Amino acid sequence: MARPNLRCKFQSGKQNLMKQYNPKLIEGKWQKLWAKQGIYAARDKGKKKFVLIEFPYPSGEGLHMGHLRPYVAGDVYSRFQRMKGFETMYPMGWDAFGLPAENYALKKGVHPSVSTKLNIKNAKRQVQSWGVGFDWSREINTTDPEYYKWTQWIFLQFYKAGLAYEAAGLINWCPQDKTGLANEEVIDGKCERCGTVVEKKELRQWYLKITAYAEKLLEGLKNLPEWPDQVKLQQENWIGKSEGAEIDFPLFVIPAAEPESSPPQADGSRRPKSGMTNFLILHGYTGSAGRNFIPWLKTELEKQGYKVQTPELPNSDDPKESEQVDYILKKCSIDENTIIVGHSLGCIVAMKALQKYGKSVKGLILLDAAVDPAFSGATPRPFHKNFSWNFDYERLKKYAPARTILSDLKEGEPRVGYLKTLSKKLDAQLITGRSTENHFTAEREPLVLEILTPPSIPPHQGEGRGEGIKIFTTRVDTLPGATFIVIAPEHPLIQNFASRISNFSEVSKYIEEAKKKTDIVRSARDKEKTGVELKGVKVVNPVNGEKLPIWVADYALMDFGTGALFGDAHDERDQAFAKKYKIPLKVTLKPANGRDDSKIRNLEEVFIDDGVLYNSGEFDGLSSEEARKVITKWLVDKKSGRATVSYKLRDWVFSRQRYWGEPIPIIHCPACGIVPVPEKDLPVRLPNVKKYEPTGTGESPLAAIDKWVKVKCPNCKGPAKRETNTMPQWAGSSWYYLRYTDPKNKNELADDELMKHWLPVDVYFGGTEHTTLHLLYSRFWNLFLHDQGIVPVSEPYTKRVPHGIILAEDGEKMSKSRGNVVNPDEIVNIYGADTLRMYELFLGPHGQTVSWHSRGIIGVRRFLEKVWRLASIKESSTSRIQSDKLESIIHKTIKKVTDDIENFRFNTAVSALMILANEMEGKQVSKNDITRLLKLLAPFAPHMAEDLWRELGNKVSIHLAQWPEHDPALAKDEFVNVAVQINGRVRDTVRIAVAASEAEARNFAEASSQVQKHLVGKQVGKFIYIPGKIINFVVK
RNA sequence: GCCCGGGUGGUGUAAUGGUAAACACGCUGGCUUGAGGUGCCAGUGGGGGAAACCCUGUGGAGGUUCAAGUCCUCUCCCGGGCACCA
Repeated sequence: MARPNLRCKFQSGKQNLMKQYNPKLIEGKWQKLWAKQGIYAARDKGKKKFVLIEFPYPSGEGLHMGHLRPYVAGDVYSRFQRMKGFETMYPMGWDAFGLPAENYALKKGVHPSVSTKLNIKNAKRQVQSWGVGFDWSREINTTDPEYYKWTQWIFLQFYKAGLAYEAAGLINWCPQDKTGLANEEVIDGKCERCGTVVEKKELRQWYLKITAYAEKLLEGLKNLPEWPDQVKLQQENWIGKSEGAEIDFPLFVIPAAEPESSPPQADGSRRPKSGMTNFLILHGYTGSAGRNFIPWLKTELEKQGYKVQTPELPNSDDPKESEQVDYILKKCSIDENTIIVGHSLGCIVAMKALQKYGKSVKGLILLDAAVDPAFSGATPRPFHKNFSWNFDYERLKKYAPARTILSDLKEGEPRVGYLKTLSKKLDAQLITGRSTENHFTAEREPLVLEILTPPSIPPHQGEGRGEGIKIFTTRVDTLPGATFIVIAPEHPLIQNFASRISNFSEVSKYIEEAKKKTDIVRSARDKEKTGVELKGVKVVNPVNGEKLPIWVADYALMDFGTGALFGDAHDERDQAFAKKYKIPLKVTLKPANGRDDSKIRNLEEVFIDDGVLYNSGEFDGLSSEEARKVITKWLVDKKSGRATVSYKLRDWVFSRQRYWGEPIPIIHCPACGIVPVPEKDLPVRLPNVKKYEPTGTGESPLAAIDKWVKVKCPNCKGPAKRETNTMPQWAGSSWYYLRYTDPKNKNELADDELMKHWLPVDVYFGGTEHTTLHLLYSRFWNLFLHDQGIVPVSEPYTKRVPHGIILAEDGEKMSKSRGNVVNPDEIVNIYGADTLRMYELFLGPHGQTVSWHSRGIIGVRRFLEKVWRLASIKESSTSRIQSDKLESIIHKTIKKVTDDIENFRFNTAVSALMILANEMEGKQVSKNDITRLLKLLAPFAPHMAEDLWRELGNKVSIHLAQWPEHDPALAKDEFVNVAVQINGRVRDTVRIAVAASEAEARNFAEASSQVQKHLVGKQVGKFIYIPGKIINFVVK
C-alpha cells in the first residue's frame, strides 16, 4: 500500500484540501460560538457532575501557569464527563476581597473596587482564550453585595450558635500588612501573604470557634475515601489530636509558719516565727480597722497561721499624710517578709510609708487606690489637700518586689483609668474583679483573700481542695517518674500566687524577657532551654505524694494543653532541662526487649519509647501501654485526673484591620453590648471611600468613617457603633461552591432542592497550599451549615485532586523578581491555546511539581499539525482496506484515554493520542477513524477538534457529541510478542497467540535458534509460562 | 526530631512483579527541497564488537522470587508538611 504523497496533494491546487493549521484563525471563532450558544451552561436536571476548581483572586498581574494547570485539568475532565452523558457543571467566579487585591490597589493608587473590576475583565479574557469551558451563567463574585450578604448571613448563624465570639488576646500581627492573622496564615513564623516576620499584638478580635469542630473535622476525613491520603494526613496533623490525661497536681505552699526544714511545735500549733510572711493592712479615709472586710480578712489570715497587723490610723476623718505615715513606722513592725496591703487612701499611706521605711519588704498590694486629684475626671475630696501624689516609683519597685493592684470594675472611669496608669508606673500586676459591694466595702471579700493567700493544699494524695496545677500529658505511664513541673511564663498561677513566691522578682524578670522574644526565637530548635524555679511553692505528684519543684520555662507553651507539663527522664527536652539546672531525674522505664539499659539508667541515653515500668511503686512491671490505662483509671478513681484530648488547632482569628473585606455585621451598643445586625438589614455594605490605607493601630480604616460607624442600636434605638473590622480573605471562599448551585437567589444562600441536586462537589481540583487553609475552613463552614440544617451534605467535596506547582525553566518558582515568569498569553500567541493546553498536561503527572521547558512544546504542536493533516485527507476516506491492526489500536486508545482521564493521568492520555496519530499516519484512514480520533482529542484540544469535526459536516458541537466506546474484544491482541528468557535473561521474542497452551508456547520458544544456543548442554529444571507475558526456562 | 512524597537516558518522563526507557524534546546520519524550514526514514543508557551478538544498567547495600524500577530490611540524597505539641 503506497503512502499518499502529501506534498502532491498540497500542490494539486485543490482548494481547502490542505489549509495550513493556524490556531489564530480557528480558536477565537469557536470560543465566540460556544459562548453564544451557551454549550457549557449546566441544566439543573439529569445525571450530574459538579466539577470545581479553586476560583482565583483577580490579581493585577493576570492569571499565570499556576492557574492554567488546574483549569485545563478540570476542563478536560468536565468536557469528558459531558460527552459521557453527564449534565456537567464547571463554574467559575472571583474571590476578589482580601489583602492581595487591596495591596495591589494601594500600589497603583486605584480604588480596589475599580482595579478589581479591571483585573476580573482581564482574567476572564485569559481563561476564555485558553478555551476553558466554564459555565459563565453561574459566575459569582465575592465582592458583590448580593453575594457577601450571604457571607454575612452565615457569620450571623455562627454568632447565634455561639461559635463567633469576640475576645481580647495576643494574636499574630503582620506589621507589613498591618492586620491580624489566623494561625493558618502564619507559615514558618511569617505572613503567608508578604513573608514579613509576624509579631504578637494584644488586640480585640473576632474568632470563629473552629475548635468546637476539631473532632468532626477529623472524623469527617474518614468518610472521604477519594481524597489523597497526603491531604487527609496534613489536615489531621494540623488538627493535631493527642489523647492523654489531664492530671491535677495539688499545690503545696510551703507553710510560712513552718519552713520545711523546721519541725512542728510540740503542741502542734503553728506559732508565728520570724521568716514567715506577715501582713500589714491599712484602712482608708473615714475607715477603721474594725470596719468592712478588714476584721474578716484578719481572722481568715490568722486561721492560716499568718501574723496580721491592722492598725487604727489616727484622724481617719481628716487624715494627714505625715501623721499617718509616722504612726505606722513607729507603731507597726515591718520586716522583709511583710506584705503591705492598702485599701483606698490606705494605699497612698502604704506607698508613702514604704518610701520612708527605705528597706525591702515582701510585697505591696493596693486595693482600689484613691485617685490622684490631678488625674482627669477625678472629683476633689477633702483629704486631697493633705496628701501629695508624688511617688518615687523606682524606689517603690526596688523595695517591693511583688506589686499587685486590685481594681473594681464597678468603679467609674477615672478610678479605673488611674489604676491602669499607676500599675504601669509601678510595673504592677493589675487584677480587675468585682467585689460583692462597691469599692471593697463588703463584710467579706473573697477575692482579696484569694489574692493575699493563694490556697494552701495539704500534701495528701488527692485530698486537696481540687485546686492546683492541671497538667496534660500523653505519657501517663511516665507519671511516677515525674521529678519537676514546668509551667509557661504566661501561666496564671504565677500571678495568682505572687505573694507566695519568695523569688518573685527573679521570676518576673524571666517572664518579661520571655515576652520580648518572638515566636521564632522562642521556638528555635537548638536554643538552650532556660527557666527559673518558683521558690516557696511545690506541687504534689498524685500517684506517689512526692513534692515536686515548679519551674517556669518558655519551652512550656501556654497555647498547648494546659500550659504546664511534668518533667521526667523519658523525654529529651525534660532531661536536657533537668541536667542544665541539676534537677534530679528518676528513670522509671526500661526497654521491653531486654536490651542493656545501663546507659538509660545512667542517663547517658534518653529512652523515650514505650517500655516496662519500674521504680514506679504499685505500677511496676506494667508495659507503657497498660500503664497508661491503669494509671489513668487510678487517677479517675482518686478524682485526681481524667482522660482528655488535646488539639493543636486554634480558634480562627476572624477579623482583619483592613478595608477591602466583608464588614462584620455586628453593632456595639453601650447599653445592650454586642448586637447582631438584623438579617433584614443585610448586607452591611462596604462604604465607598477615598482613603482606605491600613492604619496600623489595630483599628480598621472603617473606624474613621463616622457616617458609616454611627448607627442606631437595633435593640434599644440608642446611639451605637458598627463593628469596623472586616472578614479575612477566606470568608467568601468558604461557601462559594454552594452559591454556584443557585447563584442568583435573592432569598436564601441557595435553594434547598438545587443544593440537594448538585451537592456534593464530585471533583475538586486545587493546590496543596490550601490544605490547611481554604480546604479546612470550607469543610468547617459546610459541617456547621449542615448541622444547622441549611446544607444537605456534611462533606462538601467527594474527591480532591491536588496538582503540583509549575516551576520556571530554571527549576525555581516563577516570580517577577527572578524574571523567569512564563506568560501563558505569550504561549497562546505563538503556538495556540490547544498546544499550550496539551503541552502543559504532557509535562508530567498532574500531581507532580514540574518545570516548564519551552523546548519541548514544539512536539505537541507537531502532533496537532499531524492530526490536522490526517483529518484533511478526504478522498482516501471513502474506501479503506480494513486494517485489523489499526482498528485494534483505536480501541486500545479509547480504553487508555478513557481510563487515564478518569484517573487524572493526563500526560499518558496525551501520549496515547500521539501513538494513535503516529499509527494512522501513512495508513488509509476512514472518516469513522478520524471521527473517533477527534472525539478523543476534543477534551484536550477543543478548538481543533471542533474545527475538524465541523469540516466533516457535523452541525452540532463535538463537545456535545457522545464519547466513543471501546470494544473489549478488539482492544485486546490475539497475537503478541512474548519474551523468552533463560534464567531470567531475555534471549529472544516469539510471536504467539495469547491463547496458546503451555506446550505450544514451549514448542515455539524451543524452535528459536537463539534459545537453542543457550539451552545447549543445560538441564531445564523449571518452565515458566505466563500467557501473553513471559516464557522462562530455568536451567542448570 | 516526627510524618508524608520522590530519586529511572543529555532533558521532561513511561512501565497490573513479566522484553526498562513507551511518548516527546534534543542530538547524529539520510531522504525530500533551489535554499531555509516543515515533513519523512534510521539511530541514540553505558561498555565491548566489523557484525551477529555479549556484558552491564532504574541513588547505595542486602534480601524475597523462576523473574524486582516495582515487594521487604537498612542506608544516602532531594522535595513537602508539622515542629520545644508535653
